[in-house]
Amino acid sequence: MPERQSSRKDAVRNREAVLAAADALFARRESPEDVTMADVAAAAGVGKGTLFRAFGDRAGLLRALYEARLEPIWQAVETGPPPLGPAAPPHDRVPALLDAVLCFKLDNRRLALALEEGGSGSPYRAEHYKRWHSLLRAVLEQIPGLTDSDFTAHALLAATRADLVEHLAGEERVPRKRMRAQLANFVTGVLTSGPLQGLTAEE
Amino acid sequence: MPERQSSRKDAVRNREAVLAAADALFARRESPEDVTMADVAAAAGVGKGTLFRAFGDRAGLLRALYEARLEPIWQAVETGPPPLGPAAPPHDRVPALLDAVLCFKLDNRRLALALEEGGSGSPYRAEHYKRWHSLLRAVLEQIPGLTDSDFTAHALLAATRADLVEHLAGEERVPRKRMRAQLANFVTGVLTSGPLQGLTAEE
DNA sequence: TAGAATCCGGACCCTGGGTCCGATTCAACG
DNA sequence: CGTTGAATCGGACCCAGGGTCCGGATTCTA
Repeated sequence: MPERQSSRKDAVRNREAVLAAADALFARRESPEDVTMADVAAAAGVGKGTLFRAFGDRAGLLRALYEARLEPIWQAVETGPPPLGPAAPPHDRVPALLDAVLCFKLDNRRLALALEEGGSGSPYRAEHYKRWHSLLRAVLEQIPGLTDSDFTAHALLAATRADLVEHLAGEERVPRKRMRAQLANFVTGVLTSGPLQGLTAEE
Repeated sequence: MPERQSSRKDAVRNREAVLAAADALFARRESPEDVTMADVAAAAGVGKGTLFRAFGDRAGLLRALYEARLEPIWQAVETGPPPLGPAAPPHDRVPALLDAVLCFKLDNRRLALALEEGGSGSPYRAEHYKRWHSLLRAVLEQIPGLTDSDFTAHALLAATRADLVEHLAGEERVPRKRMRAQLANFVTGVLTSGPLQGLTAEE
């Protein structure tokens, strides 16, 4: 309910200011949980009341940031060219989708982390997760010989969880390239499993 | 550092009382985050000071509970009979290990949830995670034709994350049996992927 | 049983998300 | 422009909950 656009220009100006400030803070600070709402408000030159009226709560702010960043990727996925776009054959599109998710999380580590683990309930209730999941599920369903596409979609997405990505990139210093390769390898492994692929590959 | 055993009997009695009370509370309450430390202390008939001295902090308490529950499973894994024990061939052991993890999380949903998502840092720094991961990694390494066993171990374990399990079991009402089957299917899929399996299966 | 070491427990502190309401700014209208 | 009512601002305030402190009770040792 606090998602309404306001007609007043100070309101929209402040909204932008908050978004920008939060963005900067999450980029700068080490851990997402030591970016407090008070920090954001102060950095934006705005009172806490304004902040909370504009975004409802912390999760709302995170969501707004996240979705703004995600927007271009959704464009590419829904109306873009292959391999991300809908015209791509499932075998190519699934790895492309997961690679996109991975890259997104690599580019927005702190933010994704804050949104996925911040106490605001399980990430599986989030709208954007459902979106990815149902898309992935639908694409998987078009691959013959694959069962349980619902679970498979969950399991594949789980391999790109923000805290795992953060751990690999931050703690274990796995370079971006290698990580993408590993994920791609894993994904194609899942897609080309079972007796069907074995047979078709042989003939 | 507050993990030392005490020689005084009131200390150990209280420690047990706290453990039992916490166990009961986590089993009863809906969500793990509305079991507060004060609740636990009260339920155990103990002051908060006692509670914190015995376990250091909330994460310490969770860890103690978790590891107590995990103990028998580790027994089975390290010295038990196949398919969980070390004598099992890798192809059987990997699914068995993941199935054990899944069942454990199904049986201890609230607790696992509290430990994995509770703000106490990423779950990937936890000792028990490293233990599972390095074991799984080692077993995967014995499977010919599989590369990136480090990442693969992470990815497979990610499919058993507590909040995913909770979501599937709680929200989507997936029955235990079905979930185990889906995971098993997914795991064997990962194991039997690639050209090698196709070839050996054909000959 | 005295003395010291340890432990108990609940009052207390502090951080951080979220609310409230008087003051202020805005947009529409005369 | 000046007025006016409504929407917004912003920082003081509230509250929950994790974590600390220390006077007093309990337990071990000699």
